[in-house]
Amino acid sequence: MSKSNKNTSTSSPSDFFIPALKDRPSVAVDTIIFTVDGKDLKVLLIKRKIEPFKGMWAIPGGFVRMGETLEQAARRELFEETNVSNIYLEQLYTFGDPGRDPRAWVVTIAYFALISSERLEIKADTDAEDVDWFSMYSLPPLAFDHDKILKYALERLRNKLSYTTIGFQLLPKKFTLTELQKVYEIILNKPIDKRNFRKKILSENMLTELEETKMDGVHRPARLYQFKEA
Amino acid sequence: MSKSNKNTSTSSPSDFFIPALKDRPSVAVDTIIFTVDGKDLKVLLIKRKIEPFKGMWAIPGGFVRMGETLEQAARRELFEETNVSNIYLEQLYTFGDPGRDPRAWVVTIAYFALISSERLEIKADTDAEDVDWFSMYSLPPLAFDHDKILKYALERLRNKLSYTTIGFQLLPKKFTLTELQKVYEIILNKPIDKRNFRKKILSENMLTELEETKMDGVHRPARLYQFKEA
DNA sequence: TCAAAAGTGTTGTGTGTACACCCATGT
DNA sequence: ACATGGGTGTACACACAACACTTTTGA
Repeated sequence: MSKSNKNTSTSSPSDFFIPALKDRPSVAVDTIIFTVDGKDLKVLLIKRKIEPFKGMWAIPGGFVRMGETLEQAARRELFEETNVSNIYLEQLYTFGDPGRDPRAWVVTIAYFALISSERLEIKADTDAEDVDWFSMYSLPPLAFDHDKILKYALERLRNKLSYTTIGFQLLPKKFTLTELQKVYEIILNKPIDKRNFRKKILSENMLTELEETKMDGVHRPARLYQFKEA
Repeated sequence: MSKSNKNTSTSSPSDFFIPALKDRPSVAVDTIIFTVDGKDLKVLLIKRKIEPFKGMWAIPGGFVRMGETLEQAARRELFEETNVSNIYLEQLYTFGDPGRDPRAWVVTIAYFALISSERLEIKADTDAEDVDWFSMYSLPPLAFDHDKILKYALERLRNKLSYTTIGFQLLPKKFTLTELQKVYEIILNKPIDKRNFRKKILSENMLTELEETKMDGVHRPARLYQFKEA
């Protein structure tokens, strides 16, 4: 084993010559925007006003413009939808099957974003009929292959939750351990033992315990925590 | 929180109108082809015969053709390089920064493939000066952003090794536990305890113990195993 | 004093890690 | 009989899971 027996490799036309303009796909980014609103994991969708899939709901997205990176394109779209910048964003997967968009050949790089509902509420209003939040656990009929994309995004979110600290991205700067636990329970869709959860989270040493507490009912106030930077 | 205050979303031009032909990137797939040859983790690279980066080594790849899926394009390129089909292949990440290819705007979906050196040796010959295997631990200067891509691929390979069964993809159908252990050691680049490794692998119940043994030296023959299907 | 959520420890079980010797073979 | 790699078990540390009661507050 040391060399290939095909010299079609670098010398193949596909490697040398950039495809003719007419043979190029359009390249889009779609961003799955997740938030947790206290009881539910929600995703932002947009109602399509034109064919194909007119009237169905779709993941927000748009075409990448010349001169921008894929992530910049995703952040631009994200800002257009939510008016919020500086959001957790990560590339998910690229979908490019021919025929996934009946109009044309479109390759979509899917990203997913996590945003705290607190940051959203400031900006949200009601003048757009065509944009709404849906529970991940009861989705409307979706355009294109967007059901597949959302399913994949949820899977990735659940996996990452268990071995990273992205959960904090869905909460305000200061939060209680119960709030954090609820985020985990909502995303994983199962109850978690309170003592074990606290033990584990605190043992990771990722949180700063604050002096402040939060009082939101007729009961003992809850200690506030903050995510440790760097 | 319930609706966005921007209606630039679906009604924005970027969502409705497919970009003009001249504003579309070319879309390529690059495939990192890994193999383990007994002592080393190797990757297949191609020497560039033209500018840019003439004379430097690059990950094999090519442009996606109309009508094929991204994975089909990757498998086609893979077959052109190795003459082998039916290989483990998984999408890695998409790289699309403007300027990563100085000629033009090229968005590349990177895949990575695992192939057993046994399958390769059958096909390999020496007539192509421009294709060769390199140790991941001593790479030549690479074209484009290919060093970044390879680094990312190695990271992914190492992670996947610990929570999936992809290691078997790098071995022949029948293999000894020592051979499997060497694959792990080479990829993770650290020694592994023999007894612990065997205990763990066998406890996963993924292997069928065969009656056959393998004799390749002046010592006790090694039992052969096979990966359990489905 | 009551309701409601915050907060707190111990025990068992399973998993990862460290470590050393005998076995089967060909020469 | 010896050199070479194949093959095996036990003890400790640590992580995860199950489980119930006391504390603080406002009404």
